[in-house]
Amino acid sequence: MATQRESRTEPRIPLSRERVLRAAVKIADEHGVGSLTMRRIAEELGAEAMSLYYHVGNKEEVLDGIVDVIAGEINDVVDRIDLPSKGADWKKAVRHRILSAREVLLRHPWAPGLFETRVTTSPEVVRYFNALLGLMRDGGFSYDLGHHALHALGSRAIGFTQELFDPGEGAGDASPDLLESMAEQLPHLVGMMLEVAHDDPDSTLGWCDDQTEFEFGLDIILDGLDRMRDPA
Amino acid sequence: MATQRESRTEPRIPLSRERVLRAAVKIADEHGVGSLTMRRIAEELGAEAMSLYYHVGNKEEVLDGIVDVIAGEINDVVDRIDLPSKGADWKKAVRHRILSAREVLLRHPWAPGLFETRVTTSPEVVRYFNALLGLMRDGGFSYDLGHHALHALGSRAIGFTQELFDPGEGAGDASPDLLESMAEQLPHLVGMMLEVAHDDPDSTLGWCDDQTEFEFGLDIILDGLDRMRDPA
DNA sequence: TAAGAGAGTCTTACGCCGTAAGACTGAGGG
DNA sequence: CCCTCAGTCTTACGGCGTAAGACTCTCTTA
Repeated sequence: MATQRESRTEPRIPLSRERVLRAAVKIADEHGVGSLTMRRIAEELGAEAMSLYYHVGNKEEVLDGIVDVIAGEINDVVDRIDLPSKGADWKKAVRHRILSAREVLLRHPWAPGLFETRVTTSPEVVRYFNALLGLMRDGGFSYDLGHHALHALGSRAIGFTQELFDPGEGAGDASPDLLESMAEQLPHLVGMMLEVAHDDPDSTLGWCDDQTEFEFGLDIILDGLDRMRDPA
Repeated sequence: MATQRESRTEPRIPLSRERVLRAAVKIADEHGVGSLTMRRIAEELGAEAMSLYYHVGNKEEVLDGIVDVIAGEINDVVDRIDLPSKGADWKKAVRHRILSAREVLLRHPWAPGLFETRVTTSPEVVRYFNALLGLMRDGGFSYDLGHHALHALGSRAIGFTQELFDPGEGAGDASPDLLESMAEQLPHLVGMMLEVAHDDPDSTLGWCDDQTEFEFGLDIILDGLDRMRDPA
């Protein structure tokens, strides 16, 4: 009986699929994708968890949705790029597009991991790949080579790689004694770590995706493709 | 009071970290990594969930553990390879090693996805990379180039790529009408799909990792690296 | 042989999670 | 004035990882 009307200072903005997704992205940005729960999203919106289900089918749809949101953000950025891509220019255009996509992902470090778990393909991602393929076509790629190219680039096409192993990890803080004992088992890696101590904790996507190494690998692939295309 | 002694036909094999991990791998192989729960593992072993915690710290440790088991299986296979790797032979040796690793992963399709979520590096994975780097050293790689090479290969070094988008998806079963309507929005992708209908549902790792495309991308990278090494 | 000490296992319970079922509410139309 | 119904909330269920601590063997030593 005493259910006093909740203070009407807040006129209650109605929920919507878009508000749900934006709240989800905000939580992922601030607390990581691991703390993304239906209850948490609802809390962010001042609502109850079950109310979200009127606007999204289930949590999987939320995850698909925020991937699409991020891919849309990427498209917003790369669509503004206006660079020639005819003939030999294709490489510069593709490279720039990919590195721009990467910049967006650097603002959402949780996104790459999520991208890779999606089994349905986001429309915005498809749109991104279509445009990228268009640049390659301008550069003289056959459909067949373009197809190979997309596979060869893999997730690099949209700006990230997820590596299994960071050869530089702890190169700085490992004690010489520890290194020596490791050297017996892992001579090559220890030798490498001693020589190339790359301590660039910034510009990291995922847990060991370094900008320099990203561009190195990208350029190997782009150069390889360039040799195979039909010069226009 | 009536707690009859459980039929002693089964002498009860004691649990162990190894038995826990082997059971976990079995469940992942048979039902996917998604249905891997502590209770399910215990059931597989005829024990209770909490009993597992005497042998492993927590579930995360189980996941780390089975990654290590699979990487160990890979090492068992590739350690048996005996191929020259001096000078120009490095490429054949590395290529063979990587494709052998891939064969192991093809038997555990859930593994790549799990590999990519691990934040701690499995000792067996480290051992694998050390050996791979050794082959490159034999081929005349500086530590610096070897370092770049491991980054450039990324997960490809251990036999898989996880792609974001399968350009060939539904190329076979899409209706002409649908394709035509898509063609307006996605001219390049539709053009490509019409030309390269690659329906190879076998030999797939993850959800769209095709053997042919894997080797194509791998060879681009290996060839690129070959041009940069110091010929011995 | 009896007592004590661990190692290993199990019971119980807690607080999360996603979400099914269905009750409520409030604005707009007859 | 009441009905409709889109949108929201309440309640509840089963499953998850795992904390706390009770139990049960087996082995050691007296």
